[in-house]
Amino acid sequence: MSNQRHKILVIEDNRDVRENIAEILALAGYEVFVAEHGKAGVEQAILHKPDLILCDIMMPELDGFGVLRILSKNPATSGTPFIFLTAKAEREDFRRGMGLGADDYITKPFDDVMLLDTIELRLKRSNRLRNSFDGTEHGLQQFFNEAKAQDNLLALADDREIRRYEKRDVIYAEGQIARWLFFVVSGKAKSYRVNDIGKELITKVSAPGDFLGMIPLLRGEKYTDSAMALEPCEIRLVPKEDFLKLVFSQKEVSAAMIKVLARQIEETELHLLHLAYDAVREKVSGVLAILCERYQQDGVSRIPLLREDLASLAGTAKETVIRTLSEFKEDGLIEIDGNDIVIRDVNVLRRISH
Amino acid sequence: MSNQRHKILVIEDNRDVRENIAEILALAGYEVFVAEHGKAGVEQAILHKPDLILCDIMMPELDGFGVLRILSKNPATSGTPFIFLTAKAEREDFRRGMGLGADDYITKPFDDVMLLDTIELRLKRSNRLRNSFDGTEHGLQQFFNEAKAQDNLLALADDREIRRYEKRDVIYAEGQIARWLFFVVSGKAKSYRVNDIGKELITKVSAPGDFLGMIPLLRGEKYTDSAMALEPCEIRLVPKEDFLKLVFSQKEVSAAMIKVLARQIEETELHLLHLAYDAVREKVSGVLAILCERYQQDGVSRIPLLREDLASLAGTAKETVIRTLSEFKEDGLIEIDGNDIVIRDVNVLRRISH
DNA sequence: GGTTGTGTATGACTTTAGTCAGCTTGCTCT
DNA sequence: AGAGCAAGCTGACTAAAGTCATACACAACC
Repeated sequence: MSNQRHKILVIEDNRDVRENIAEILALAGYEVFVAEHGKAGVEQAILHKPDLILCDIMMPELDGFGVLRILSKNPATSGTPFIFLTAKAEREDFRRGMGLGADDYITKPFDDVMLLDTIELRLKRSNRLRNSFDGTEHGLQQFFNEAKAQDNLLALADDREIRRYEKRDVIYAEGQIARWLFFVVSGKAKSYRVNDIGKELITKVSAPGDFLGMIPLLRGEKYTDSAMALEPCEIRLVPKEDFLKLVFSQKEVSAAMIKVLARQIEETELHLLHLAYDAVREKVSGVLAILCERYQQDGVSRIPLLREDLASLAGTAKETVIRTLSEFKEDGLIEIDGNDIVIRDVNVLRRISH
Repeated sequence: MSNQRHKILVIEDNRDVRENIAEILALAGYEVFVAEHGKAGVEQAILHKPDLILCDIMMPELDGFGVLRILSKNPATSGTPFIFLTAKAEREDFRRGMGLGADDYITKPFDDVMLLDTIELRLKRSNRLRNSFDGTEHGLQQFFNEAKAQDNLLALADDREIRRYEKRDVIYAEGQIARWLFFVVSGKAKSYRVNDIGKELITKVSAPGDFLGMIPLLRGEKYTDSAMALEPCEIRLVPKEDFLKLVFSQKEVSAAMIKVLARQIEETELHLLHLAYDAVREKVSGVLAILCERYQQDGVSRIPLLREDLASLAGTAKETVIRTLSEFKEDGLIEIDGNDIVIRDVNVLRRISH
């Protein structure tokens, strides 16, 4: 029985908090390891291969983010559920600013029940995950054509944990290590890159049904771009391992993925051409034409994006976008209702941008 | 024996020429079909599924390029060797302007021996091709890791027909149907896209060891970009079918391909960011830094590109590039020898472009 | 009901890079 | 040798878009 007990590692610099947690967990039947700072935590994690890690964010020497990053890189520990401990005041900041690199977070002070519930939930999820493979792998064998492969990819997102993001919440950020594939259930999100002087270029606006953060998973590296919710979003998290296993072990899925990527390369190159030589009028109309489809509803498109975001999409200054929009309004191409842009006829815009 | 005879279709509007060819081929033991214009040619090709097609370029109604395009789209005829008949005067133009969509071309007037030699060569090649799979497919089974998959991809180019291109020759052009994968043996080539007002953006400079024209093959469509030799090039032609079969039938190769594509997407997106917000100075230095690697030799890089091409790489006007180069020269970052740009220290350039 | 904050709009000015035209250099071809 | 041509370079001018400052609209909040 004793070797079936779950092992939990607690990394926390405050002695009282650390011992308190350790005590609770021990009473609840877990095997507990403790570390009083990040470095020790990493060592312990590698040594004991715990089933779950609780980790404070604010610590001297190596903070929680650093620990997560190091452990994510190590194949032996990258799949371990990771829960952040955060002071109440930090929480808001942390959610907004960093995206959730971890599986969950617990706000200090916490009560015992909440702590145990959260841990149990994560352990259960992680278990289900590990088992899900042996089950599905057989099921996959039946798919032999491409259409099915696509379905397969979509089915990957079924029945996963849903996480909710508020407007402007970070979904993932440049530099973080990729641990999940994100599937947009509702709402819209932007993927963007930031250059040295802080200017932002949006490379994609994702709508329900789209996947986010695929490339870094395929490359097995850190994110080189970031993603943020443009409006309240529901997003399913597919663990990296599930995605990779599906993509690389199934011939048909690999083939489908190759086509998806090839298509994306082509689109991105076309984007390059437009960014390089189009005048602002063309860039802005091109952006509107693309957004038009994504925001279509009952034959009318109502685009509620900030001018700032439009500018990042077009690769121009905010004021320039605003001026161009004013022109379009005067020409009767668009209407502006409140701050939203309303498009009645896309084709004229398409003609401008070619 | 009679059903082993090779079937050849001759499409040629000039009656004398047509009958002359038909006679020669019949004497040589081929089964000959004729068509007096493009449309009839397409019908005959679909009807008789010839082993090889000879086709005039200049014809009323549907010209040779049109016939090739239509037949390339049809899976039943897309693999058929296709030889153009061209008048002597046309030849130069044709090579330079169109790239070689066809397998070969014969210049009129031609002598019988040359005609028969060319046909035999093509039939032999096409045969070898069709057989090569059953042979290699077994051989492929032994490869089970990624490194080998990469080798596998490279091995694909071994022992293929080499075609030589002169400086500024078109390798493939936008709108043509993809029939080959190109592998650069020696020399350098550019891939580029042209916008509506004729401005050119170079997306890649390929050096020996690189493949060209992968994406349209994977997508199974027409080229959406073009490729041109920057200097005399030797390029191996890998038939589409061989490439696709390797990529899609071998799990390990698919996996390698996915990684290659994912990497390319990332690079292209980074390119986007630079094109969007960098000042010319940064763009030009970035371009030089990249070219520097490609043109390295004995620790010194000597870039013999036209200013026009540099401009297309950076996405700016030619004069602007020239001015920026003059600045760099004054600052001692580069030297200009003849028309070539000589780079001693790349790092300074890298620092400018970040 | 005023204060604060966020986002949009517009005006005045500056910077940047594109355009056009002309000049120079070196090479090829007769 | 000199005509013709392609490619590089330079100067003057122009157009385009970015920057900065400010005003305005509207919602949230005490």
